[in-house]
Amino acid sequence: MRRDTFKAIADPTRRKILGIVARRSFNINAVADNFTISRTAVCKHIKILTECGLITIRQQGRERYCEARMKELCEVWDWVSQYSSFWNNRLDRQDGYLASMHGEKASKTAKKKTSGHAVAVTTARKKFRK
Amino acid sequence: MRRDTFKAIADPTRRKILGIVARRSFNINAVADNFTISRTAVCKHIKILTECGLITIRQQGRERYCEARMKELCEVWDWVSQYSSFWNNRLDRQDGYLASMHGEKASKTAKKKTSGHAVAVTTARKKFRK
DNA sequence: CACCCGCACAACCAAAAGGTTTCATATAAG
DNA sequence: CTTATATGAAACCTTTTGGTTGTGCGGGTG
Repeated sequence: MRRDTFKAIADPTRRKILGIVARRSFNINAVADNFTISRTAVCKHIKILTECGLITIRQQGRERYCEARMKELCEVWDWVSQYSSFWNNRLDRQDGYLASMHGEKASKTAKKKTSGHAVAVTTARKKFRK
Repeated sequence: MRRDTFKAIADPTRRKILGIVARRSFNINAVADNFTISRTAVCKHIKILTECGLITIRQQGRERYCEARMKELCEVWDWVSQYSSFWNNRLDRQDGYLASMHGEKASKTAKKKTSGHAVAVTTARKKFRK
């Protein structure tokens, strides 16, 4: 089952889980110790995170270690970065970005101009898509 | 009522609404025309977006115009950027992958290894930060 | 004035989300 | 072998979410 990454990080508990696991891997119980809700509930959250690729499970004996796959956050980063010009001091990049918003092929053209952020992200997204 | 921005952008319809309104403001009906769901449903989404500050309403006669406040996405960007190092220069706990994440050959190797994204974004962010 | 138009609000509904308790199973330890 | 541990899965419950239809109100317009 493929889950939506945006939905996955919508829940604060899951964001916290990611924060914990990002540093190093923990088994399920160790993760659950950080919360007041039941282990089963945490387990469900972890399952959701695995279903969108943000976490993978490595079995070791009877324990299962959660390993972060933060690269999956790229999708979110890409989307948010689209609008980064709205809170950063408006720089040159905005033009490049707006240009790349109109039409898909903008990325190719813009790539040579390589005006930075938005362009590279567009390119990246294409590679990223499976 | 203060809403969670992460929850707000979790819904694809709301992300689309933001995308529409980001370019220029539209009244409710104009926004709703982009969807197959009822105007009331769109209206609810817009309300949620206003409740977390992502949209503000400007009344003009009997029409209400939606204006984007993308700056509110900063919170999300900050959170995601926390982990940008995972797809930039550091490891993503992918054994065998992290070895290929260093230096010049990283780009070639990574591209072959289905990743590609990380490297491109690295470039993007470096330029972006400067 | 009479009449559309744009919109909000209320009532209602099905499905999904988030939680709990209970039980089953595989592995480690004694 | 027996017991403790780590975890998954099922059943169940409540709240939230995302949608609908119907009603009403104020603002323009003929």
